This record gives sequence, C-alpha cells and structure tokens, in this order.
Amino acid sequence: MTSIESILQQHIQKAFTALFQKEIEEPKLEKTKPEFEGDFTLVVFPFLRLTGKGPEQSAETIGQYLKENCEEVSDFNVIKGFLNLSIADSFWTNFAATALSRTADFAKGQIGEGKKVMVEYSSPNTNKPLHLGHVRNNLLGYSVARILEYNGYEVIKANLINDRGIHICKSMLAWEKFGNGETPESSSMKGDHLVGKYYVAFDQAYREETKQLMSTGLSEEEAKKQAPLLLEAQELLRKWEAGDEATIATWKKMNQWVYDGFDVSYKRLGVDFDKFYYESDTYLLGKDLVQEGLDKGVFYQKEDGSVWIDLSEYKLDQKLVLRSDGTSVYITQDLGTADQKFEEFGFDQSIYVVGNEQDYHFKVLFKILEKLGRPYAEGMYHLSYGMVDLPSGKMKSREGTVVDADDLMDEMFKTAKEITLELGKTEGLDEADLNSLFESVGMGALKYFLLKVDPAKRILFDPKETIDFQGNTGPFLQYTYARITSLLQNAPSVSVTAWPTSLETQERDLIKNLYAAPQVIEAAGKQYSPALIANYIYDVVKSYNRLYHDLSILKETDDNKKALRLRLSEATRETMKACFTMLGIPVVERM
RNA sequence: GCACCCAUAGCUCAGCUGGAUAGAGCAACUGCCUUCUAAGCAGUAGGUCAUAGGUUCGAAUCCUAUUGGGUGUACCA
Repeated sequence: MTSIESILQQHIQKAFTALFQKEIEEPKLEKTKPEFEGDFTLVVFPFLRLTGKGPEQSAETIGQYLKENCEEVSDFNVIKGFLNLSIADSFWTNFAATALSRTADFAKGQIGEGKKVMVEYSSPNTNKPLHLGHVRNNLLGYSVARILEYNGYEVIKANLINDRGIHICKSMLAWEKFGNGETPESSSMKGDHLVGKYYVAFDQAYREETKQLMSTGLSEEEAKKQAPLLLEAQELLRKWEAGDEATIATWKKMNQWVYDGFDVSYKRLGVDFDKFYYESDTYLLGKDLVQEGLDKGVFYQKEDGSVWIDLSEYKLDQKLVLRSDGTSVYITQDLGTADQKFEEFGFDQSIYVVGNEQDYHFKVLFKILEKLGRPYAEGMYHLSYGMVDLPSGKMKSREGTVVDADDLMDEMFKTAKEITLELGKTEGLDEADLNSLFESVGMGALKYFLLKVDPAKRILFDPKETIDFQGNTGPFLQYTYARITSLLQNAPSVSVTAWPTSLETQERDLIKNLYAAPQVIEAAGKQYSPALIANYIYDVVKSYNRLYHDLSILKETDDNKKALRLRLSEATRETMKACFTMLGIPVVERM
C-alpha cells in the first residue's frame, strides 16, 4: 500500500515541476498540530529560493495545485509559511474499510524479512537472585526480540549465564562453612535466594575479617587482599579450574538451585530463551583470536608476554586482550563467544542487551571484531540501558540494598488485588480467574512502567511509592482493552450499505493514530526501542477513549456509522494486542 | 586527568531526521456515572526546555564552552 505521506510527497514534487519548473527532493511532511485545521503540514520556508515568492504566496499556490490535482487533498489553509493539508474523509473511511479489516497484518513490518538476529539478554550471575535492574534488562531484551519478530526478523533469544568465577565461589565457600547442609527444600527457600543469602553471608564475614586485620595494623587494601576467606575463595576457584571433583559437585548443585529459582522468576516475568550459553563453557574461548590478531598485526605483544591492542586513535586507549601469564580476560572470551555464536547461527545482526556501565567494553569489542575483519562486526549492536537507581543511590546486592525481583512481583500482585477488589467489578469470577487477573494487572503495571521510558535513561525507583495504576500506565491500557472486549461481545452484526463519507473529529483522530502503526513499529525495530511502542499505544488508547466517551457506538442509530465505530473498536483492540505482545504485557478480557 | 551517557512542569516521562503558542500522566483544585466497564472523560493551575554563546529565515532538538548528576577508564567480570 502506498502511504498517504508518499502520495502527498509525490504530488508536491509534481507541483514544483508544474508551477516553478524545479525538481525537488522528497519533501518532509509533518503532522499538523491539533490546534490547526488539517492533517499534514508542508513547511515552505526551505523552498522559497525555488519559488521566488513569499512564504504565504508560495504555500497558497502549492495548496491550490494540490487541491486541484490530488484527489486525497480535500482542502488546505495557509498560516505564515505553513501549508496545512486536509485529507479527504473518504480516504480515511476507505482505509478503515479495507486495511483495518486485517489490522494485525497491516501493522506488521518487513524490514527484517529474510534476516536473522540474535538478541542476548538477561545474562545473570549465579550467585544471587534477580533484582529490579535485571528485571529491566529482561523486559527490554524480551520486548526487543518481540518487536524484531514483528518486523519480520527471525529472532534467536540467547542467555549467556555467568556461572563461574570468584563470585560463585564466595557463595559456595560461605555455604560450606556456615550452611550446615541447608538446601532449598530444608529451608523452603527459593534456590537463588538461598545461594544469595550465602553470598551476603560471605561478604559480612569477609568484612569482619578485614576489620580484624586492620586492627592489627594492616592497611585496608592489604587487609582486603589477605583476609583468609578471600584466599580460600580464590583457592576454591583454582580447584574449580583444576576440575576438583568435590568442588565441581558443590558448584553444580548450587548452580542448579539457582537455575530452578530463575526458572520461576523468568516464567513469571514472561520471558524465555532459545539458546543458553554458559561461561563455564566459553571462558577459555578467544585465545586463537589473539594469535590471529597478532598475525594480522592488529594486536601487539609486550616484553612480559601480555597482548594489547592500541585503539587510541578512536579515543579508546590501549586495551589488554591477554594476560602475561597467557590467561584470557573478559574481552578475550567475548571475542571467542562472538565467533562461536556466528558460526552457530549465521546471524545478520547481534544485539547485546547490557547496562550502560559496559559502553566502553562493547565499543572496544566491536572495534576489535571489525579490525579482525569479521564480516558480522557491522551488525553488532550494544543496546545500552540506564541503571535502575533508588532514592538512596545504587542498588548493591552485597549490601542488601536491592529491590528483589520476586518480592517486587509479589508486591505488584498485592497492589493489583487491593485496587481491583476496591473497585468491585469482579462478581462472577472464581478464585483462579481472580488470581490470574491480579497477576496480569500487576505485571502489566510493572512492565509498562519500565518499558515506557527511553532505554538510554536511568530510572529512579522509589520503593515507598507504589507504581501507578491510573493515567499513563499498564492497567489503564488493559482496562481499555477489556472495555472494548466487552463492547464487542455485546455488539450485533451490522450490515453496511455505505461507509460514512464524513467523519467526526474523534473518529478521524483515532484512524490517523491507527494508520501510523506500521511506521511506529518499524521505527521501534530500527531503534530497538520498546518505549516507542509504549508511547504510541498510549496515544491510540487515549484517542479511542475520547471517541468512546463522546460518541455512542452500540446505540448509534445510523448503521453505517455504527459499523464504522465497531470497525474502529476492533482495529484498536487488534493494534493494542499487537503492541501488548511486543511489550510482553498480558491482555485482560475483563477487569 | 581522559572518555561516554543524562539534564524539559513540584514528581514521572513524551517531544520523529531543527519548524507554528513545548505535550501527557501523577500530585492539587473543579465538573461528568437512571446511557456501551468512572482503572474513564473534560476543565483550571503549573515551563527563562540546566547556563552562556554560536549556526539558521526558525533551536528543547545541531555545534562549542560551563555547571550539575551518573558511568567507565584494573593483567576484575
């Protein structure tokens, strides 16, 4: 379908040849501001050199031409240098009659047709439960994957689990020392929380030791390095790397506890994965790339044997890629993992959903891949997002100043329950229906709250203030969805003799919003931004609610008008469903 | 020190590749439920778009500097 914008643009180009004998590039069109008459606006200031006339006169001439030569343009007006064009209602009703009868297809994008993209997200450590920061990551990653799917991509959702290293050894050590064999079963604690408890226990004991050592006259730095607990944890890591049986057994057991816990949280968040990577499998990868880099002259070696890359010409400094003892660092394994992923999936694009504290890391990573001549380097993208902070500052697992993901979801459920029961519209729903309703509304509120803000921005979360359920929120959207559902359930089938030829403002506004769906979905796919979808669907819903409030639908006596409004209701519902799917927000049939 | 990100109403956020009098929601105040779900709709009030320059016919948007907040810059991950 040719968009109305490009129809107008073509006619404007024709107008310039016809009126001024000048060729112009595709002119930019804007949406007309609501306080003016019209649908699209051409700003004529940039063209004054070509027209040789003043702004009003130029606009007037072009407007006249369009009105006469472009059937979609029903009228125009000129204010200063702004040419406001009104699109004929017949165009909008025709759109409602045709494309909106299959909204879900209409809204789908094609930019990803035939392309494969990997989205890596979540990527947790296995020494502690998920917190609000992880929630943002998971929702963002999942939503972006969904958005890309909607744009036609084949999407592989990947999770690279950081299952090895000093942090998990700390939890293991603390559990061995203080745990008395405690298990998730014996403590009836979720496995990830149990392991997290020992991570905190380690830190407390470690601090204690550090303090002790400092009182014997050691500096803080020395004390931190010499604390027996840390040395033991490091020893445990060495044993793990050596493949010590008992150590591996404990490691496997405790990791499994964590996975069992994560499974529950993931399920509740509504996220899933197609492929899991484990750092215990990948942490040795990448060394062959180091050799390749040396051979190609991309890397250089110092006398002590360490290998570096000089990226100072890109303001990225010099970066170590291999230690002098020959062991790899974080970026080494990331290089290797990138290769492995590409070999396995042959993607066109690869997206890493990782917090903005790693901006530098990914710049370096991508630059190295580019310098090594990796064909896929161009398709790499770091979807960087801001931290979720508390009024007191950063969340710190070790210090217990975190908003726990499971607790928060419980909290959301509770609030949703309170509000729902207070409104008292739930008669006829049984226990199971009610619980699923509370869960959907609570999660809808949480997800919309986190996804509606631009990923680049940090989010301030105040645990003392509950997340809103009114206004620009998930529950507001869900409510509108439920209301439309109910309306359509009561709707008779109406036969149309002719679609209306003129529209009410509320109808036209809604249609224009619905019309924009493909553009918004495409933009969200290009920018990897669920926020665009969230803000868009809010606009759609607002315009629908205005129509719902101001105009009657089922009681409309003119069948043609009634049919149009029902069609718009269906289309709104379908558009919402599509957006909800992309955001991972559950739909609610009744609330 | 150097690099990157952010700064819009009391609070939380929109504002597309520069365009008309900067928009929502929350909180405050005011209307609207014998009519399709009031988790709704409508209205009032609230802004020197951090500051100062610059580019432009035109800047919240682009450039430079400054201030404030965050992050990174480890032979940690």
